[in-house]
Amino acid sequence: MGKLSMTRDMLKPIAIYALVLAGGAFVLQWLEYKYLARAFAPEIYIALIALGFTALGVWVGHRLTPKTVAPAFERNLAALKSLGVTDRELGVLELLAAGRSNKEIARSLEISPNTVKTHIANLFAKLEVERRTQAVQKARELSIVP
Amino acid sequence: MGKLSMTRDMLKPIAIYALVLAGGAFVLQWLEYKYLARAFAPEIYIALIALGFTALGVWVGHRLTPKTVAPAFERNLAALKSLGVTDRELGVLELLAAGRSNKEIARSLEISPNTVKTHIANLFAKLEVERRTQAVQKARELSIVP
DNA sequence: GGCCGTTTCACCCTTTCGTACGATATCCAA
DNA sequence: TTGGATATCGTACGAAAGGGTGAAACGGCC
Repeated sequence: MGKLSMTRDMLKPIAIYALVLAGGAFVLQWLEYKYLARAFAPEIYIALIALGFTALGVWVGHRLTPKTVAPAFERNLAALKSLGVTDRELGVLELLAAGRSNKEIARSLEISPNTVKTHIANLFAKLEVERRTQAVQKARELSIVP
Repeated sequence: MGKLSMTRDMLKPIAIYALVLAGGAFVLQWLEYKYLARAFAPEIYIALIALGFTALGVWVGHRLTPKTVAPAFERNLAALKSLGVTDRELGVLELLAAGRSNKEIARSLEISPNTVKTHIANLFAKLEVERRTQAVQKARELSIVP
């Protein structure tokens, strides 16, 4: 359910829209009532008012809806499992995607650089790539890393 | 200006909402008219109708606004300029971000691998990085590449 | 003409990366 | 207890990548 979640910076435009609509409401109502009240039955007239302001509201609601949805990265655990990527390899992959060198990754994880190379080689095989830049790209596509 | 751009898959929900609102309009109008018409002046009554349906419209408009905005990558030309990244360097950067090797980039652009290395070295200096994975990361942050 | 930015290329050297082996240790389930 | 998955580390070698420097060619601009 897409709730109308209010944020502080939405209040100002809302107030502006509210004022515009309130003002417009009275003007339209008073002016058009004079001409339409006699031409249509009250039910028809009110229905027109309702539809008109509904349309206006749709537009306003559309404008108020934030365009940029929060990133909200969710790791694709299914992909990880189907590829057979282990926890340790995932840890290496994250540092890899962060632009770290093998030596830095080794220091971070407190393991030998040789072990890092082993993990990365296994990752390459599982991701079906042969370069670390490609590995990062593919991992991103698969939502394994942000 | 955020236009209410219509897409084919928005038409069905719109039709549903329209029917709901139209039906609700007549019911509400007929029922409440009986009770409120005598309690308030017509102007007040109509204003209430207008405000109520505006609120309803706002909610509908909010619901109709697509949550997931299209990717719509827009290159940050300002960043490119402020960093002094040239057109050629940008071309190299794109292939770099695609996971290509220097040799592949050279073939794609029909230039010498040495030239590619020069461009990449210049890119590293301008992006203030020292590894291609970091360059890709930074370029992405700056919206230079998707 | 002379200057500047851009693009191109070359050479040398060091470091990093990637690959291909093998090896050991642990843990857990069959 | 045997086997498989995982994690660890090693060696060795070739391939990329990266750093430093220099330079030629081109076009635009003053």
